Amino acid sequence: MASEAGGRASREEVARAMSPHGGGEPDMAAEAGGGASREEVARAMSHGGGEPDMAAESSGRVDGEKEDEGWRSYESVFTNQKAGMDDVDRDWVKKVVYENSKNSPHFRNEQRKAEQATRRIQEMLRRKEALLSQNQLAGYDQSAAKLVAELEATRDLSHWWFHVDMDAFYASCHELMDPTLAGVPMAVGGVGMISTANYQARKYGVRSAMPGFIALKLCPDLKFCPSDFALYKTKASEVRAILAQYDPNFLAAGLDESYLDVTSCLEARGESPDALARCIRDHVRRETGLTCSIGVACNRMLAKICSDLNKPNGEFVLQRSREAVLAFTSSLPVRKVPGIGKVTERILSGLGLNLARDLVSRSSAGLVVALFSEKASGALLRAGLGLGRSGAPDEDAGAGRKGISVERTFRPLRGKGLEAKLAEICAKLEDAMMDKGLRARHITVKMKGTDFVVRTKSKTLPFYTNSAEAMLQHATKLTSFDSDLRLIGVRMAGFEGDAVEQGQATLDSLFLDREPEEPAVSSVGGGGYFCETCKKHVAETKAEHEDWHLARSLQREVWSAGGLGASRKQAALPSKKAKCVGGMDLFVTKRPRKME
DNA sequence: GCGGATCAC
DNA sequence: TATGGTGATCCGC
Ligand SMILES: Nc1ccn([C@H]2C[C@H](O)[C@@H](COP(=O)(O)OP(=O)(O)OP(=O)(O)O)O2)c(=O)n1
Ligand SMILES: [Mg+2]
Ligand SMILES: [Mg+2]
Repeated sequence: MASEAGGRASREEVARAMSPHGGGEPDMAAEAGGGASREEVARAMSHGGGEPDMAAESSGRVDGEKEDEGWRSYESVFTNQKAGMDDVDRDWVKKVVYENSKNSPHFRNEQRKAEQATRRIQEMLRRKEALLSQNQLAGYDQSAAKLVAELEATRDLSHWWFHVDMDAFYASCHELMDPTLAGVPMAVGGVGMISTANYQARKYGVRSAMPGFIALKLCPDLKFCPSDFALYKTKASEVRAILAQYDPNFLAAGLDESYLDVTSCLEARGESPDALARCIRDHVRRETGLTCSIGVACNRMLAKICSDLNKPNGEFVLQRSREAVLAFTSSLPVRKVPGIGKVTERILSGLGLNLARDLVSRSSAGLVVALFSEKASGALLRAGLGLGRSGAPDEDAGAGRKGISVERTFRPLRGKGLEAKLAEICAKLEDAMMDKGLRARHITVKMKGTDFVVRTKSKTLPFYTNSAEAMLQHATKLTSFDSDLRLIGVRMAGFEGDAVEQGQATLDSLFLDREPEEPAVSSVGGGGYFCETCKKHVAETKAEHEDWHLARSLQREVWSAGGLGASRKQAALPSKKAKCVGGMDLFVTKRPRKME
């Protein structure tokens, strides 16, 4: 996606049932031939030839021919629940995706990863059995009970949080520019990859991160819009300007979603959360022409889950009581919890934990604590209790970006051709880093082979840099040029002035090497000088060169004052302090923990 | 400090 | 024919 820095999110939805508030207007969804018919199945799946390839049901198989049932077990990311997918024939989608993927290197790599996850799950189950057979779970049950009690004591029901998430954001932006698009199934991206799709296209199973050529099999009439980030950024700031009126300290998490603490706003207006959510949605739609959905709850995690329940153009209010929250997690599939993805869902499922509330049940909380790392189990228990961040975002944490990277996919290359790609990438990275006034010393090269296997190679430099030359020199040493790659990328992290380095700053400055000086290239006359930001010798005079830096910055965005030399530039507050912090928690990675 | 894996948009 | 780009975190070693 775009520059906006970290944020979490996930869509997915819980049983749409319980919702007290439905989407507003009748809206889209109405006409536009819903879904695809059975007969289209064969067409979508037949490669080239005109074989009948009859639908699965047809029992009259010809002689020894065996039906390929592989699709049943192919759980691609495209078949899980997602806003706009209720009426989709999931088995049909699964089958079409499978049939159009199965012989590709990409597919084989997915299979490899899935098998790896399976091994991990089995290892976990093995450890569970070991614990059971040795009757060691009792101790964990006890410590889990204590942990749960401690967590429960932190429950904070005093805030009202809104999570505002734009509907089919990129696609809606294009529909705004060309209203004729609004009536037809449309996706943003191209035959290679789709960023998102409007809700008409979603009826066919078309969705984010799906290759366009597969989407075309699902929906032959699908129209594509090439992406236009400038457009999305413009619309995003329009939306944020509105949201800031309801909470000047709102948190932006990516271009299309924000968290608002409206506790005091509600107080001041003497309004109900329902009414305010409605008001904000109307306001956004009136001024931008875009629809959004809002989730309302006492903390950010729950609000985020709720914003998906009545998408598109809807809202969901989770009442602010312990009972309501626990009832909610009791029917909440773990997959809906932000941070629990495909793999973690499989792991939990293997343990018989399917609903969030299961994670804290008397019978399994101990298991969670026993099998997962301290961080992971803490996060899982919190999810089960419906606890999340509800206070002001940490001033300190997530204060800024921690890395910056550029990567590109291309027709498989090696040798000289690959060297050229690497050079291009380093040039782009230099651009981006100079724009932001960043220099860093951890360099990582990312390589993806034609088999889609990803490898990274990294090292720490003895100096900070953002010069394309320096980065290229070291990236080259980290890269394998002797086999075909389909992607290469470079990431820089460990920024000058970052926390890790704060206390050490003076010491570092004494011990860190200087980047090897440039051979003082001729340059014209006498005018050149050594620019600290570029970390290289430039031909212009100092004044000229600094002007150039200035112009360069202004061209792209407005920066706050004080940007002398290499100091880190600050975005000139879009609305207030829209810090793009990932408000969630530290979920992710739940690996087997060392016993004891 | 490094490399792999997972997750989110 | 054909499966993206950016950023973050966590864990084991
Ligand atoms: N794998 C992804 C997921 C999303 N996006 C982009 C396109 C989306 O428009 C935008 C916002 O992501 P959402 O998950 O909020 O999805 P949408 O806004 O498109 O749809 P929804 O109505 O489900 O929120 O981010 C992307 O480029 N790649
Ligand atoms: Mg959205
Ligand atoms: Mg979103």
